[in-house]
Amino acid sequence: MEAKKLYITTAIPYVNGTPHIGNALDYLLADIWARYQTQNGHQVRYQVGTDEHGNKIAAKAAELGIAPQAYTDQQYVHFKNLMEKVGASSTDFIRTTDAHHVASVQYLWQVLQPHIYKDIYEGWYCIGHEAFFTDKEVQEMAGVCPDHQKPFEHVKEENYFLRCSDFTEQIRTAINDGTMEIYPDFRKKEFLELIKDGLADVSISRPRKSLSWGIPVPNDPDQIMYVWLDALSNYITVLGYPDNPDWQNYWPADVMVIGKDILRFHAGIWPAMLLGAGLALPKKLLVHGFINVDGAKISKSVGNTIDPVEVIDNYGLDAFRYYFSRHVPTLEDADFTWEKFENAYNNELGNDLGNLLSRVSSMITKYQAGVIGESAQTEHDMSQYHDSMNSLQFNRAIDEVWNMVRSLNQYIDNVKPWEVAKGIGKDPEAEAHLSEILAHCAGALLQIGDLLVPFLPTTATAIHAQFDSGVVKPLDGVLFPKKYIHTPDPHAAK
RNA sequence: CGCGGGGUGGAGCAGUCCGGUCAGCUCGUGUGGCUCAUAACCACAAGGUCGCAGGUUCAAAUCCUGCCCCCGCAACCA
Repeated sequence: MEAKKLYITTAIPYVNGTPHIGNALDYLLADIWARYQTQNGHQVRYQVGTDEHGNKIAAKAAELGIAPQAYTDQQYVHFKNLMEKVGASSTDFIRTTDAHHVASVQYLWQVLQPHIYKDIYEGWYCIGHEAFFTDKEVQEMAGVCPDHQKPFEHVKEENYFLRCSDFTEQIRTAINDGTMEIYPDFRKKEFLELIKDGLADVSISRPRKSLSWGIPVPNDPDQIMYVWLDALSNYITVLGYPDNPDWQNYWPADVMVIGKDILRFHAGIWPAMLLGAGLALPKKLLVHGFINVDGAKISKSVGNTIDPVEVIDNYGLDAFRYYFSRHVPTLEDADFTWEKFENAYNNELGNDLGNLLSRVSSMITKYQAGVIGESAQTEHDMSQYHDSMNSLQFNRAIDEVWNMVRSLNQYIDNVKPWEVAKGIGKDPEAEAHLSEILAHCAGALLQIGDLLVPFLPTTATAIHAQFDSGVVKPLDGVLFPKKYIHTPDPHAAK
């Protein structure tokens, strides 16, 4: 297969806050794809980063009595830690305060000049949202933002606007003909519906007096760029745009991973920016859903947040990756409960896979002094797995791996190696037969290990280490030991 | 009539495009088997008016009509 240069991106979180499970999901999905493509011999660039400009950052920094940059310097680390924690094999990390990014965005602005115009913006502004609201909305809320408990300010100011409306037709066509695919299909429909009256022009700057912490507009010292232009550009500036020509090897992105809440920006404003700058559109937008906890939306005020770090520290990295790749459907919303999580951990990882590895290792050790015999390699049909991976339905792909795990457990019970072992010494063919059976088991586990590389890298390595050399080492403990932190231990003494 | 998704055994889902081979899968529950293994694994069983009501058809979870309910978006708490 020809090695291709591929590029996958994740949304960059706003550093005003702590990382949450949704960020972790972004990194995980992108990572699964990146590892899968790398395994298939492609060269992958995988971008992550942090969004660090805006009034909320400035306000928070002022509250703490430090400079905005000092504040983001201490905040971005939390996100970087999370990426490492979930095992993200990212190749590029960007902060929107990076000098290169700042300069590149200013360059991009100039390229976009023909599609930028200045206009008066008049409306109601909420500092908490960093957004404008219509007269009607403000009336309904009686002039006070319910989320932030602050009155809306009436503002009349000069802003620069990006003429997204120039590109409505091109974008619609690209979405419809698959030049820029939106996965899943229902999100595509949702978005097309949203823009049926055309894309609205968007404000892309604000006067410095209203927005101090951001990238200055070139040639207009009084204006600062508004968040989206700054943040969205990261996907190309991180590649080196415009000065490092290598960016052209990786743009357009093959997959952009985003949450359903930001589809409109990534399918509307961002493509308009790209088209305006004469750049290609990304090939696919992978839109994932949200994670609910105990059936309810995650909310800090309700206090039902799930800390990905806690999950990983208690159960291990692969347990985390397993649950969020298999039990969280890639394209839809999902529910997390500790009970579901722990059941999946104990039953599926422990009993199905971990125990399978134990029983096979044990038999090879016990019956053959650890030596794995020769076996005709029977290739399991993997088309379902690969189809699912290619259509970005990772949960279905890993389901397929579990079908193999189950089949292998069934196989062992059918052929009963322990019975065959009893025949050694009596039946002249027993030894060869047993060797063949166990070699088949080891081979199947190795194959399972290969398929798990994108999902459970640690486990895949462990399986490989166990069988790869042809000699099984005595097991050093077990994979996925039982844990009963959130569910009752069924074997506990009464 | 704003837009979208969904309602299938106790739970979570597949199947719906192309009607029959469909009522399926995983978990849970029960019974049995086995002993290589993490009190695991394997087999079998119980359990469903496929949201409701009409219609089309020899035949509907699947197609048509109407209705009810849940969720999401619109409305950057992700």
